[in-house]
Amino acid sequence: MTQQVRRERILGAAIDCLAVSGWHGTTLAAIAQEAGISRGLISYHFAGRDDLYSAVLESVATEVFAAGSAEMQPDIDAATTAEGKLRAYITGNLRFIAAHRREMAALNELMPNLRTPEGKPRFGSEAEEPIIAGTALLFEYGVSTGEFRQGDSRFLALALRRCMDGAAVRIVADETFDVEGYGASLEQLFLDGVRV
Amino acid sequence: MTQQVRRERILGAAIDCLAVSGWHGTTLAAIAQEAGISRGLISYHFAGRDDLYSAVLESVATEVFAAGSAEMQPDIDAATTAEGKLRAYITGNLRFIAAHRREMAALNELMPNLRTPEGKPRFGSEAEEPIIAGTALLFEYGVSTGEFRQGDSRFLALALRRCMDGAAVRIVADETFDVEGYGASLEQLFLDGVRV
Amino acid sequence: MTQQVRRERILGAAIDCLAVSGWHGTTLAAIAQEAGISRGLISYHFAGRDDLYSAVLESVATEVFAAGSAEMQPDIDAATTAEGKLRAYITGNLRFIAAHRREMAALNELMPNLRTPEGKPRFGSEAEEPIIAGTALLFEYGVSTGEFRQGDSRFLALALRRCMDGAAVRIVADETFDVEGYGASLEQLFLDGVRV
Amino acid sequence: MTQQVRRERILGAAIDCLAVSGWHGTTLAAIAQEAGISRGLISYHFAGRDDLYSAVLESVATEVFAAGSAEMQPDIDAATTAEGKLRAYITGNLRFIAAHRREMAALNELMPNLRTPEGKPRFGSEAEEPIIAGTALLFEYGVSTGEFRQGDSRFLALALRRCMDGAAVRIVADETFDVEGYGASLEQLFLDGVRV
DNA sequence: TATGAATGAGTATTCATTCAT
DNA sequence: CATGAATGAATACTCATTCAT
Repeated sequence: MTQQVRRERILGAAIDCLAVSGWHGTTLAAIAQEAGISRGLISYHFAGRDDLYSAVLESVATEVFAAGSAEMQPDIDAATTAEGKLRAYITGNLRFIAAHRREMAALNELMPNLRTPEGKPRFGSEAEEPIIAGTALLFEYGVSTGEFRQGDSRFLALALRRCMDGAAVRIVADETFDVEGYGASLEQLFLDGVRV
Repeated sequence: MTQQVRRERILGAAIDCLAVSGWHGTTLAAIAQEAGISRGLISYHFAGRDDLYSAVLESVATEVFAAGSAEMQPDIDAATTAEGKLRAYITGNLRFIAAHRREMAALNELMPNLRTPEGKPRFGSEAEEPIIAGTALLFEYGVSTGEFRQGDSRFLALALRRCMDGAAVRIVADETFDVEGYGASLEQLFLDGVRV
Repeated sequence: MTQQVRRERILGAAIDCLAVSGWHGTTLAAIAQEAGISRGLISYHFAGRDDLYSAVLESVATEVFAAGSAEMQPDIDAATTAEGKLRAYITGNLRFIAAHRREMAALNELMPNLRTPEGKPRFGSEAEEPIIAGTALLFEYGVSTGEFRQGDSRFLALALRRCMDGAAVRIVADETFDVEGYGASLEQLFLDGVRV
Repeated sequence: MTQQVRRERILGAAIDCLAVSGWHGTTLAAIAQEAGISRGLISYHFAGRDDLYSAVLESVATEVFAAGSAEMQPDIDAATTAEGKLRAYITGNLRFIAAHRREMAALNELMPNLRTPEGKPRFGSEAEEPIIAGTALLFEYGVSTGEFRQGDSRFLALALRRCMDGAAVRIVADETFDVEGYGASLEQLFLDGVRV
C-alpha cells in the first residue's frame, strides 16, 4: 500500500475518532485501532500527534473545503443579484455542511482544543477573519448594486457565520435536523436585515 | 473556615484556571494551587473532577445567571412593547456577558469538553432547549401583540442565541470588543426580521 | 515517612541500579522497584529523570565528596612536607574510592552518559578543571618549598587524576584489587617524577 | 556494489555517528541515513545492532590498530635502548591517536556502553589485559638490559595506559590539545620512574 | 478538616527489527 | 540486493484519586 494512501487512511481514522469519541476519547491508540494498524505506524507517517492533527486540518481545509467551494461557487456566480448570491451562499454552505457531517464534527473537536506548544489556543478569532472578511464582501456588493442598505457588513458577516456554525453543530448532532427550513429562515432573516 | 466558603473558593479557583489556562491547562493540582490548598482537599469537597466541574456549571448557572436574570428582568418587564422587551433582552444579555468575562471564559472551556462517563457530550443541543424556548416566547409575545410578524420563533431564538454566544467568545478574547455597537446591530437585525 | 528520607531512598536506589545494571539497565521502573515504591512516586519527588540524575550527582558530590574531603584533608594538612602531602592525597583518595565503590560505580555510568537537553555531553573536560587545578597546586607547593623540581604541574595533575580514575574502575570492578599496592606504586611514580 | 564494500560503508557511517552524536544520538536510522541507505539494509548485512557495534570494534581493532601497530613498530624496533623503545611507544601511540580521532571518539562511546545480553559490561578490565601485558613487557625488557630499575611492571603499564587514554579523551574533545607536549611530559614521568 | 505522600492507569514517543515486494 | 512499510516492546511522564496521619 502506497504511502499516500496509508496517510489518508490514518487521517480518515482520526476524523472518525474525533467525530465519534471527541477530542478526549481520541488517542493515537484509538486512531490506530480504527485504521486497523499498529500504534507505531502512525509515528512512522506523522511526526507526532500535533503533526497528525495539523494534517487533519489541512486535509479538511484543502480537500474538503476546496471541493465545497468549487461546488457552491458556480451557484453564487450564476446568481445575477446580490440577493441571489446571498441565498446561494447560505444554501450552499448549509448543504455542504450537511454533506460533510463527519469532517465538521472532527473540526468542532479540533478547533477549540488545538493549542500551540506554549499552550495558547491555536485558532482564535483572528483565524476566522479571512472567512468573515470574505462574507462581508457579499454584503458590500449588495450595497454597491443598490440592493442592500448601507450597514455594518462586518457585523452581518460575523452574525451570519455564527448562525452557520450553529446549524453545523445541530446538523452534526441531529441527523434529522431540518436544514432546508433553517436555511430558508436564515436567508429571510438576513435579507430582511439588509434589503432597501 | 466553613465548608461552604471552602467549596466556593475552590469553584472560584477552578473558574480562574479554566479562564486563564483553558481546559487542558487546568488540572486539579493547578486549581488547588490557585485556591491555596492541598490537592487532597478538593477530593474531600468534591467527589471527583467531574463533580467539581458540574458544580462549577451549577454555580455559574444559579448564582451568576440568576443574578444576571434578576438584573435584566426588571428592564424587560419595564418595557411596554415587544420591541422594547427584545431590546432590553439583547442589551441586558450582552451587558451581563461583558460583566462576567471570567465565568463566560470558563463556560466556553467547559461546555464543549464535558462528557458523560460513557464518552457522550454532556451538554448537547438539548441542554440549551430551555433557554431557546424562553427566548422564543419573547418573539411569540410580539406576534401576539401584533407588533411582530408571524414567523418561526424557535429559529429566531436559536439564531439570536448563536449571535449572543458569538459575542461572548469575542468579548472574552478581546477586551476592547465593541459590545454596544454589536448589541445595536443585533437589535436592528432581529427587529428588521420580525417587525410587521 | 518524611519527604527528605524518601528522596534519599530513591537516590540510593538509583545509585544501586546504576552501579549494578549500568546506565542502560537503569530505568525509572527499575529504580522504583529497587526502592520498593511505585513509578509515579519518583515523578512526585523529582521533576523527571534528568532531575533525578542531577540530584544523584549533587548528592554524591556534596554528601560523599564533602565527607571524603573532610576525611583526608586533615592528613594532608598534617603532613609537613610536600611529599607527605602528596602521599596523603593519593592514599586518601584511593582509600575514599575503595570505601565508596557503589557511588563511584554510579558516577562512572552517569558522567559519560549525561547530556544536556540539546544532546551535548554535560560533563566534558572542562568539568574536571577545578579538580585538576586543585591537584596542580599540590605540585606547585612542592616546587615552592624546593622539594620538587620545576615542571608541568598541570600535566602531572592530569596524569595523576587519570591514574586515580583507573584505580577507581578497577576497584569498582574487582573487589580484590590491591589498593594499597597500587597506591604505593603511584606515590613512588609521581615522587620520582618530581623530586629534586 | 559488493557486499564487503557495503559493510565497510555502514561501519564507517556508524563510526561517524558515534563520534559526532555519541552513543545516545546514534540510532540505526541515523547510521542508515549517514550511509545513504535504507534502514532495512543494515539488518541485511548485520544480525542486529550489537553485531554491528561488535563489527565496528573489530574493524577498528584489526584494520586501524593493525595499521597503527605496523606504523610504530618499526620505530620501536629501531630503537636500541629500552628508553628509546619506551619513547617510541609513547610517541607512536599518541601520534596514532591524534591521527585517528574519529575512530577513537567512536571507541570512547562504544566501550563503556556495550553490554552483553545479560546486562554485564562487555569490555571490562580483562579485555585490556593483552594490551597491558604487552606494555609491561617493555618495562621488563628495560629491567633485563639493566637500564630500568626492578619494579612493578604491570602497574607501570596500567598507569601508562590510563595516561594514554586520558590523552585520547582530550585529543578527541579538543583539536588544539598539545599532543607533543603531553607526550614529552609522559616520557619524562615514566622514565624518571624506572631509570636506574 | 486538612495534608501530602503514594498509587496506578493512561498516553505519546522512540527504535530495533521484520518482511513482503 | 535493496527498499521502506509495518510492528511491538520499552520508557518517561501526567494526573486524577486514595488514604494514613
